[in-house]
Amino acid sequence: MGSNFIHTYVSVDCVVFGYDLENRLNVLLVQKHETNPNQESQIKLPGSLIYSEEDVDDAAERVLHELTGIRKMVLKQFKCFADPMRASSDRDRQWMDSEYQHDIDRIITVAYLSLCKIDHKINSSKYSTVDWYPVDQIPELPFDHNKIIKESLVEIRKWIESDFSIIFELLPKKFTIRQLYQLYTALSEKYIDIKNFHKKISSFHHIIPLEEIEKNVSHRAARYYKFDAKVYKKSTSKLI
Amino acid sequence: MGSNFIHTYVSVDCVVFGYDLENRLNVLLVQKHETNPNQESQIKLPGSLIYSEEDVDDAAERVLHELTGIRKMVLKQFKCFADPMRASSDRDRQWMDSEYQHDIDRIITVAYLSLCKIDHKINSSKYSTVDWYPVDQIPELPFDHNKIIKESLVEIRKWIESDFSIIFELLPKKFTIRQLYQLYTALSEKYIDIKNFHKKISSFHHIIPLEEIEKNVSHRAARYYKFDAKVYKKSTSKLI
DNA sequence: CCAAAAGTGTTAATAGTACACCCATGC
DNA sequence: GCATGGGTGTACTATTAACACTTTTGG
Repeated sequence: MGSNFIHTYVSVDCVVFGYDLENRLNVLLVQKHETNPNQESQIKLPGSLIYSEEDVDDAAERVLHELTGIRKMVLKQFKCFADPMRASSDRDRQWMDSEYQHDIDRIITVAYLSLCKIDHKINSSKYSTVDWYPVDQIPELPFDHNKIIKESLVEIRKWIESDFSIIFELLPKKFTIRQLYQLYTALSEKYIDIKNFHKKISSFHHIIPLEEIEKNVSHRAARYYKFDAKVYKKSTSKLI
Repeated sequence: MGSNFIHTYVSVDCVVFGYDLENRLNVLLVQKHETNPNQESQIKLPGSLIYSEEDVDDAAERVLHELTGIRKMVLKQFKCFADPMRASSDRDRQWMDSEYQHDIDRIITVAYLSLCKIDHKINSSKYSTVDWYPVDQIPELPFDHNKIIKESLVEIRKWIESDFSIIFELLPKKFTIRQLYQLYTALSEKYIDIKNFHKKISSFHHIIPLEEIEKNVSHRAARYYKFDAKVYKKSTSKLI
């Protein structure tokens, strides 16, 4: 018995979101340093097979570190993708053969979600090219990576709904209430009046007004605010 | 290269919840028909390795059907468990050797959550023994099954928070408002006054009063209600 | 009659919504 | 001055919370 059971490789793939100045969600996609010159360079999600003594969470952390140079990024496992046909195209099969140099019948992947301030310096030790792509301009990707990104969008909305404070991982350290508002409305289905949003935000003790205000804007300059995670953790206030 | 990467087996495990008359959450645990008489029979979560042409979702559906005889149970993938030490005890290793008759270095499992009316007939084609265990009386289980159950409790709470209607999968077809109330308060952190709960529930068009009422109770008999999924889907009402 | 829970009604507090109005800045 | 957005105030509405009161049933 057992021959029907699958002996497979397991990978992790990370969907890292950033939020740009044009009010769009972006995803980090990579191209590898090519060790094999015959291998076609391909844009894809950052990921890796897991090592034999490695947990999937650790593998995802490793991938993120190799990708950005940053330690301690927020991270959330969201789904295992295991469709037997997920790597069935000729191109995907060729890529696997050349990447791992022996026959792989099937790879199952565990997808992770992560968030990154888009102005943070990216310092990859593994990838030659790492770029932000707006979610509505993602090219065709190998395997089921397009599907993974699609489902990750649903997931990030749920995440923000259940823990509003992670939204600040996407914003610069200092931000205006309008920036927070636009990100929030982009990620949440429900409409909220910006004036009421303003009032609500300023009632929170963990969103702290700074002295600094905007410059060179053709309207009244907005104040910058910062998020204080310590005060937030102490407060029991339901957020938005 | 590639030798550091793990070539592993992948399984699914299902945590099936039921809700008993004593107001407790229960979990379905199983013992196998023993093909190998030397093998020790062990109480554990229902699960299976996945087949080579099978998606994990399909494997979980198969496990549930082999477990209960029921088709179309609600089902939710919630986490991949891949700690390298999850099957490191001697007993677990022996079980794997005897169950699969060849060396398995590691198994990664994808855990699923499911719900079942506790009075539903269980008709297992695979397991000799299938029993409900109250969640506070779960014995010591092999692998990381105790951990999986622990995390599934957090998950079922989130699930009900995000989609209240799945609570009716746990209740009998006809139920009193008190039953619904007790299940809801058992699963949700927040306290709610039972009288206000009553009022709220009776304002919903998808929770329909029946003619039938309780019998032989030493107080005013409560009316039975039923849940109408069709009306619920049409309504846009936010639930609780 | 009493205890226990069903079920309804009343009211106060809180939170959410709509929008008016003034402020500051660049062009 | 005007367009644009910042920021505050006010009034209205809906939801939630607290709890009194009546009803029904078994013992």
